Amino acid sequence: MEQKPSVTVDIVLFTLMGDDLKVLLVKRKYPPFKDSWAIPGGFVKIDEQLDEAAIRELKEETNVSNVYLEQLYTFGEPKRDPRGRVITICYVGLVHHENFKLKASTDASDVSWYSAYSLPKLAFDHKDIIEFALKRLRGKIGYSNIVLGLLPEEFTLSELQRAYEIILNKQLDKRNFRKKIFALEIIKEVAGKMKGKFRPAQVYRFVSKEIGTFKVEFRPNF
Amino acid sequence: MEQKPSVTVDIVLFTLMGDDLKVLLVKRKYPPFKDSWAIPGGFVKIDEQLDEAAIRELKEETNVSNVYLEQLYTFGEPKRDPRGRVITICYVGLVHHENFKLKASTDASDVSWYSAYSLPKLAFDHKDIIEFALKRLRGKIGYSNIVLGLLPEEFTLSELQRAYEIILNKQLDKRNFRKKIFALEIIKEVAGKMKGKFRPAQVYRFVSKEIGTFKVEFRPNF
DNA sequence: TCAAAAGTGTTGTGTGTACACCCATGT
DNA sequence: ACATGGGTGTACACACAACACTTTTGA
Repeated sequence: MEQKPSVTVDIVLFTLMGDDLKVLLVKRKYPPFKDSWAIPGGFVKIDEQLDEAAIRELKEETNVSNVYLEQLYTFGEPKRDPRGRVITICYVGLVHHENFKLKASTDASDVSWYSAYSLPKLAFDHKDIIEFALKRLRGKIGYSNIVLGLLPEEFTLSELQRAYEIILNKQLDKRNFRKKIFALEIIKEVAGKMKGKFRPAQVYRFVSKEIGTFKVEFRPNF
Repeated sequence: MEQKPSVTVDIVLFTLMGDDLKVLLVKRKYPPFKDSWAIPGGFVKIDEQLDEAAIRELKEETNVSNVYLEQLYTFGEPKRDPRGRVITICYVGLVHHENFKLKASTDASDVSWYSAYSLPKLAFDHKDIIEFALKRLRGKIGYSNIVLGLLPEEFTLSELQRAYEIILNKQLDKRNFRKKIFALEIIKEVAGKMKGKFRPAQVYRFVSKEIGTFKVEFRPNF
């Protein structure tokens, strides 16, 4: 029997904070790449579903739970890990930055959110992986309600639009944005206004709590 | 050190034959699923790129080479293989059904093309994998020149349209189809006419030999 | 001359895009 | 009263969808 590769899962977890798209990184406590930042992940157990492994690793390494996850791509370059052959099945995750407190595990000396638009030096091929994940997110935003993973249950149209703008890194026209979103019928008004310093805004929710693709294409070129 | 899963690659290879979309299957010579049909694939070697493994397995098991391949998805259900934990990284492949001769390897008692629209009973979770692959193909046909993997270098517009129709399983309007294809500027006329029994047809080629996505969306609802 | 596939335009409908002003509130 | 973000409509250009007849060839 020939030798087997090791198999890991790694997770690119996005969230929105302020006007920025953030990625969750952990600081490695042990070699290789000791003290470098990396995306969270770890070995798949022998009897564990791949997505369960991703959920478990996220929880263990960073204390983050309750996340939308989807499989991204499998990276298997023979030399991507100096310790030997490691094939990694990568996931994209989305959360509304919220209730949980980040907490570094025993494997990590630190955990933190970093801007997806200005990343530190990263371990392994993790930079490529994050770029791949960002492409996926940008792609799917155009034909699915995937943003719901990044927003709270209730939100205003301006918040929704800001989410699109941050992810696409592009300004959108307010009137056209609203017209399209309504035409897609993916959100609905709920009673109540969001109060801020200025005029209160109508509150909305997604019609569905599940992430799925539209029947109708939506490519915002506003 | 905990026990490691095994890692395989499997390939869903499509081709067009007559008016049908075909998938390449091999008949298993050994248990588990002895005498069932399955998609070609096998174990990844310890120092081998994933896509090289896919190319190698295709060649070894079926004698098919010179194929467009892209990674599809990784299936890792702990019980998907009765022998133990096997994680499989699946690929979609496209070929123009052409020069090579199918040839069963030592592991397979037979190799054959089957209609993607009426498959036999398949080993493991291979039915799910093929359905997944077909969805990918249908999706990508709308925003990439991926059909070029299924066609010869030179072809007529009717052949191109038939390829779309077979994959989408839907009739398209000839005039609208031509208008859109020309607008996309992905094919160019070449000198020469294709002669058949009837009126000869203009011959075309793809502008690019590489598969890539359009700048412009193309969703044929003709 | 007939059978079969190749080739060709127009019109109505809907969607994308550009663009500017008034409204409601808290300070 | 003013600063700030919330909220609204219209016109033009372009893409999509529906639709039928003529042309070219081999047999």
